[in-house]
Amino acid sequence: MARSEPAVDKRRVILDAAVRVFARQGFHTCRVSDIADEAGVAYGLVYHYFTSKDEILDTLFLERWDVLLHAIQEVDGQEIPVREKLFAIASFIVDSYRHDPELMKVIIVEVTRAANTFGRTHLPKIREAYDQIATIVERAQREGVLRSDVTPDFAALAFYGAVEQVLTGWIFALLPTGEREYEEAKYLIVETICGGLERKEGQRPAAGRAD
Amino acid sequence: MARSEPAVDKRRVILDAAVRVFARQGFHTCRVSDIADEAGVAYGLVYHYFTSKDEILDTLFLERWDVLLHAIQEVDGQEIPVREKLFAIASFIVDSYRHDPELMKVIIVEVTRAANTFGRTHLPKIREAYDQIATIVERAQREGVLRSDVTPDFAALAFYGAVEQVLTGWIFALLPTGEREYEEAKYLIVETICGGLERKEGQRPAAGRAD
Amino acid sequence: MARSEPAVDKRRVILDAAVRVFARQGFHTCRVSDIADEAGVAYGLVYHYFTSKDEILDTLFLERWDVLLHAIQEVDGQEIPVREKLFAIASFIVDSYRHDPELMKVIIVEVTRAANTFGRTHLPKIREAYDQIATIVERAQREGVLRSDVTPDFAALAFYGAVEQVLTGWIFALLPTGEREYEEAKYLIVETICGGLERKEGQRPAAGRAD
Amino acid sequence: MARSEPAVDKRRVILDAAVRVFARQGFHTCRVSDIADEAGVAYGLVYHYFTSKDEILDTLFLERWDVLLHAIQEVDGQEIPVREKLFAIASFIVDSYRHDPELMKVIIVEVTRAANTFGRTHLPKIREAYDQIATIVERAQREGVLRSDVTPDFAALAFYGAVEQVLTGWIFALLPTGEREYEEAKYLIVETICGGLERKEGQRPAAGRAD
DNA sequence: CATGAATGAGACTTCATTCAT
DNA sequence: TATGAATGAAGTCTCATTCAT
Repeated sequence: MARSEPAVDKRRVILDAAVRVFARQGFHTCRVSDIADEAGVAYGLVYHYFTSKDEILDTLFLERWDVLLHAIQEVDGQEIPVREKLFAIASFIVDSYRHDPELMKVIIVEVTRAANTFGRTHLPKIREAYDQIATIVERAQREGVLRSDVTPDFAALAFYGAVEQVLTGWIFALLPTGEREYEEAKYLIVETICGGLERKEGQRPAAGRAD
Repeated sequence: MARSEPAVDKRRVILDAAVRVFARQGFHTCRVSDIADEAGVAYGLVYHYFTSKDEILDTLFLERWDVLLHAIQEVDGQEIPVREKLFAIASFIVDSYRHDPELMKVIIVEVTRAANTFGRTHLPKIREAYDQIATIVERAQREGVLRSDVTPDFAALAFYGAVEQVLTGWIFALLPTGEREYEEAKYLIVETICGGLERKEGQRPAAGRAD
Repeated sequence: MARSEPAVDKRRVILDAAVRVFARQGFHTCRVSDIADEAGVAYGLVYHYFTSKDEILDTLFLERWDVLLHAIQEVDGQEIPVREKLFAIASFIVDSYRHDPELMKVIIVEVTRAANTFGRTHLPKIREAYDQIATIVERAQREGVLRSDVTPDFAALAFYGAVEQVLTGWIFALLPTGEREYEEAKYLIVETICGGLERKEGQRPAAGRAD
Repeated sequence: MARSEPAVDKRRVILDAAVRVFARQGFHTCRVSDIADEAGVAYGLVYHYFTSKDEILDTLFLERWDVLLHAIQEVDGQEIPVREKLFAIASFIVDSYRHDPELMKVIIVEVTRAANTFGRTHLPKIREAYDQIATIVERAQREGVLRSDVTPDFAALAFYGAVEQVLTGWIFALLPTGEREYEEAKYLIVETICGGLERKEGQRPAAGRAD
């Protein structure tokens, strides 16, 4: 019987501890020793599994972002209307936050929005997501479903900007959180970006959504 | 003639130098001595005018953000359609970037997007802008011009998120810059947020804008 | 008529302010600007009258210490018993404290007891006082009034040590202060050093003093 | 054999080096790097064992002062005349100086006499010594051995003042040092404080002491 | 005399990373 | 793997002093 698998994967323990510490204290404010303490391992062991403090955050980001990229890709492969695609993407991100708000806080606050530090490092990776969304938009434009005077790149930026801003709002308590709010947000993001804020003729003044 | 005004306002010289240094190296990466060197003043003089490196960035942000808040307020006071109000606000921010991209880079990248450090500190001030925009949205909803199923807070977030993301795109060269692009962006932001990405019936497939 | 005498002697104003600031914050903790502020004069004026922060304290010490040296000298010139001489010296110091506790706090705490900084600088001057007291002791020993197995130097040190410790006790609230306590202290210092703590035969168990 | 104990206790090495550096240069004048250099360790190791430069001095003082307090306590527990108790205490302090003059210089000059800095911090601890001595005096007064018109607090202050002044005299070369002088001092301190400077009837003019 | 802006050396402390065991 | 002691570079802030007006 294999004895090679340790009872606990210390590397994983350290990564999970890092999420909590980064979320609580912020990447720059916390020390490597804080992570080791939180993980309950010796100082030096962190450097056994990771070459630097940066690499820990990089690892956390890449792990999660790849899941996101795959999710978008999978959504894009489906034969559904563009509105449903964008709804699925918004849903995935919102549900990620609902499921593990600490991890998403770290991804958003310490990487995605930290434009000048990790954001810069991972710009190509972040851009992949933009590009995938832009591709979705572009195809819908060619199909005549989306208007063509808004460039796909711009549309992707606006969509992602809205999603990121909403998550930031939750993280910093500018927006109320809760199951109802998460579901509402998915709908509102898509409605705003696809339908626009303006009331259309024939639209009911306070149109409810059809769940 | 009054001789009371000094030939050069060293405080201003330091602030302007700080903008260049922060934009070039980033707030955390630069040293106070870099600012002093760039300003051509002695190290200690920085601390004669400011109590800390943080206070320099705070000052730059507050100076500029107050101008923005006043601009939004002034826009809100005018008797024009909501779409024009949002266009005016987007224009103001885009023009701010066109006029002084280094300063706006610092405001956006080092403060607004630095969610966990300065962003947190200035959250109340940043929120004022959100709230003013939300108020504009709310009024338009009551007038029946904007749909009411998107909450004003959410709409403000989406609008500001789009603007911020576009500026970030320029700053990090994800989007092309230039006079034409700046003007285009103002239009696209408003079109996307107000009109929505979806092509409406009767809308030309690739509707140009009427300048 | 002479116009040479200014309405206020700024130099004196600065010195008096320095006493209050040194007493309140301590020499090392206070800044030159604190002294200027307390004196109500411009920063630079302090350096017009004094070459350094040190010189201010030096001046305060030397002014006061010379008064003490003259007082001891004058006491020594009188034809009175040694016990009365020491009582007069103790009285002079205690009364100095009563009259201007802030100044004496500065002299004692910042100079006399600051053995490694100003104390070292002014050791020769401080030693003059020891020597004068030693001379008084020596003469009394030759007259057979004081015992000769205690060297004059040692006796002077013990006497001055007791005085300094009592003042330190008042300054740091280890001993109660007040008119009664000041008078009592003069008596107790002399009684302890001259008479000794031991109860002598024929002495009443709780001998009061004859005022 | 246990290998758990390191060959050299670096913490101790740093403390011992600090004594030499503090004694040589003074606490305020020396830099942390001087201590590290003297100890032959890296700069940062000092901060591995101590949170600040202050804490090093605090540690040195408290280590030594606790030894003194225990010594006094032990002396007080013995069934010997008060004069012998005070002699034992003076002996302990004088022998401490003889054994490790650098350490005692640091304790006296940088802490005990630094009334406004460390002295203030450790006043409660210093006071414990005063109080223990005062207790010894008080008991002797009740037994009728010491006069009662000098309060125990005052007597303790005078005794400790004499001891401290003598050590200060040695430290600053106001008094000659040497084996003979150290022994002499123990005797003189007690003679002066207990017996008083005045020649008693029947006392030989230049009474030697019976060793 | 008077002002206060300008200078710049100096020192503490932090903490990521390395390494011997 | 695991430990945590050891390393040392880096940067902020202080403040006495100078100087131009």
